[in-house]
Amino acid sequence: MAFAVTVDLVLFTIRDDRLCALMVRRRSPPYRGKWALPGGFVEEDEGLVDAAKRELGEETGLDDVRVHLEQLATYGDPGRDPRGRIVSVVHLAFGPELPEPRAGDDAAAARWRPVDELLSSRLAFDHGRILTDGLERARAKLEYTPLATAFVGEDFTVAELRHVYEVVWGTTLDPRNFHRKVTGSPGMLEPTGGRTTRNAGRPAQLYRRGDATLLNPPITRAQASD
Amino acid sequence: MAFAVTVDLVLFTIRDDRLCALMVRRRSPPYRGKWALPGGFVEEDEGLVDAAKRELGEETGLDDVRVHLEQLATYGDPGRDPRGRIVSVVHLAFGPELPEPRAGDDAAAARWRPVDELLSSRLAFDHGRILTDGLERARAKLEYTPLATAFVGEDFTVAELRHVYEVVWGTTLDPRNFHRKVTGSPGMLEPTGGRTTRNAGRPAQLYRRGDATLLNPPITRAQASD
DNA sequence: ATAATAGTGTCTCTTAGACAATATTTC
DNA sequence: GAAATATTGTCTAAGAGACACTATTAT
Repeated sequence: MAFAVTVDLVLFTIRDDRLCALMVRRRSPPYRGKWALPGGFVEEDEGLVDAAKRELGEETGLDDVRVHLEQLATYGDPGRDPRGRIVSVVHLAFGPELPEPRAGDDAAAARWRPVDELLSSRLAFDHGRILTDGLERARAKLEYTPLATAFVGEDFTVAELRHVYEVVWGTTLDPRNFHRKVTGSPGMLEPTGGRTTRNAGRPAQLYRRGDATLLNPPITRAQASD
Repeated sequence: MAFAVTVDLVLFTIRDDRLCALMVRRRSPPYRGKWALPGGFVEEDEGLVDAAKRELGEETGLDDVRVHLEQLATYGDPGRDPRGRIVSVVHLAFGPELPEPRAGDDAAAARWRPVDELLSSRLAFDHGRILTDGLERARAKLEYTPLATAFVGEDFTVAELRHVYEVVWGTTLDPRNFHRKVTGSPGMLEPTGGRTTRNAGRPAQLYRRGDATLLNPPITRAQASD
């Protein structure tokens, strides 16, 4: 009745207009050569969230102020890892565009991989299922929380935020209706006063994340066209 | 790096117009005399869900066809149990009104306790926090899933279903608007054709749970008056 | 000027919530 | 009939989505 406990990480970011997850390539059996979620054993006297933060730091060099982190679920069926009984407390993390990770120390190459490609390939262990669960959680939370702000920089435009929704949901949103909804959702956005000219066209207002934790009214998903 | 893994249960039901949880009274230290969530160790070669079902059966004699069961979250900070490092995978369950449980074998008295009383008292371990998390999850899921049907019998009336919402949310709902919403939510209810006269007044139609897993449109919480 | 992007206004349709009215039972 | 509960209908206000229009920049 003694179990090994690990913390694995589903870490999402947006790169090149695609939703990507950080994955490591296994270089020893089982599942040698397959992609797996980053993770590791929880240490003695280490909390679960602390372990997740440590993993996050080891993989990306980022601390958790820039990255939203929450528990996803725990996977612990016997047989999910042929080496023994391993209970995995999986955490879900969202970050702005991050640099390509340095090749890991113990693990093999760590890389950002597009989620759609991952889901149509075979991953190590039960990580395909975990990734699916994480994706669904992310999609749902965009609707009723300001989670999308975790994918962009500290100061961002409404268009950048809309882009997050479009990429994660895989839909197209009307820029005008989206603008009205998102600026009308109290506590979601805080204008910084600044403007930007990152692209051509009229400069956009810059915003910061507001202090709301729940969106009311929500940004509904059915708005999709396409 | 070897951890003990338990499965604890937040089991909700409605008794006497109150939301109640099944609790056991500890009869040995630590937290002797305090109320705690029912639970136990996961066995070798036993899945997490299987362990939760086994616990449920041991405590209530019910199998899981009559009870909705889902994973809530995992609590595993060091120090949460003075006896050692214990990682607890907590499951959330909802059932119709159940008989008073037989006094447990190993544990002390098992009893249904009103949730509001529990939350204003000191529970064993971190179970107060866990109960709070479970309550919030239950309240949220009433909005967008047919979860309320798990609290009533197999055949039920709209009024019985409304009562579930009122008790769990602690609000009052307009019977007329509620009726329109719930019967208009596709896939939530299936008319059985039967009628009932459990109370005075005009007999009510009987329904069964439909096959929807997501409510669209949802039964919104802000409808509350009072 | 033209292209490009940002932001506002307007219209229609659906839904939420307040509340009136009707239906069907028990006592 | 009176009381109680079930069910339907009506009205108003708010939000969603379609889409025209104006604003401000680069080239």
